[in-house]
Amino acid sequence: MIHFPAPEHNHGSCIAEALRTADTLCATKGARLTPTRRRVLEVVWRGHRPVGAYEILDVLRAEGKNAQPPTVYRALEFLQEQGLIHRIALLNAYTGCGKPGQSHDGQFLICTSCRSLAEITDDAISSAIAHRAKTDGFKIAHTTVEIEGLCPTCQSAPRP
Amino acid sequence: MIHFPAPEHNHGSCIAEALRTADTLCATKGARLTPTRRRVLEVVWRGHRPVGAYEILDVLRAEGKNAQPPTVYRALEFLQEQGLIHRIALLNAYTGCGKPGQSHDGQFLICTSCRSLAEITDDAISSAIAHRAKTDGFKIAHTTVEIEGLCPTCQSAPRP
DNA sequence: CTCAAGATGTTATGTTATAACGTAACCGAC
DNA sequence: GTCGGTTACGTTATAACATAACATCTTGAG
Repeated sequence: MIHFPAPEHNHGSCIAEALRTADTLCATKGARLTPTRRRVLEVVWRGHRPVGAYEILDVLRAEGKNAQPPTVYRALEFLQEQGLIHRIALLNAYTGCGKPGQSHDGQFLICTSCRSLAEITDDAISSAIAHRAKTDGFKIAHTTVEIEGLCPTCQSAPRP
Repeated sequence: MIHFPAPEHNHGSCIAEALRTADTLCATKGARLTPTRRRVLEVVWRGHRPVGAYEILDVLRAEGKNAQPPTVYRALEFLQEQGLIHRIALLNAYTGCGKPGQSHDGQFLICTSCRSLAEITDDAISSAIAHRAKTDGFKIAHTTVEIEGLCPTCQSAPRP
């Protein structure tokens, strides 16, 4: 199973598909994917690496939007509520959700060398966490699993 | 196994023990647990809830130390290197390590109601993560597992 | 004692996120 | 169509978290 996409993959279609899915999903739920929100989602999907809020802000401003931080944070909040993006706590950054539609917590592999990121969905991890919480009488609302290290590519071609 | 300590437990002895352990550990390694570093560790251990860097700063200043942010962050960095504290990414806050000495990644249960925190060490979770990383050819450097929800106490006595 | 490494002081600034309040757009009820 | 509530957005300001850069002091090995 490939998690870290090849550098040369057709990313345009990734973005297009993500946006199409988002349109459908929001239409179904009656949520309003406004132009600003849609544009923010598009920027988040620009690459397979997390994007900071102020980076998004810069993009909007470069387009003459005169946006302020709350503009971006509100859009990000909406997109998270809709399950379209995830926040990466370790990086204070945001990334497109690979499996939107079903509300779920993300699990992430973060390469500290090339800064790329892969979302995984591992049932063994999830159920180990669920089991432990149950044992302790803890009622889970949300889980954060973020794994830092070296992706396969960076292990074989280490940086100088 | 009790993870969330009872409110009335003798916390003074928790702190005392943590400091004693830290003294021993640093002495063994030849690391210098200077007065500032030791004081910061003490403040981190004040309660079973994570403490923010600027909260620590306020405490130092209240003692007439005229400290600046770097003072605190340097101490926190040192304490993390020695495995005496953990950083909670979700909260941008710090907590005393329950099992100092052996370098390890923390796993945390965070109560969103009373803001208390419990460190756990669950081998099933760890090995599920290790297994998955191996499958994907990912070399782990560090893992973050932070579980938000309601602790047993807050489930039975919910806030108004 | 001296020097080099390590620790701390100090100033300034960078980065991430939210509070608070006003305005505009949307949309169903009438 | 227009009223009125809800939702989204604009705007200003500031809170909260973190580090860069350089000066000074402390400490301990030789």
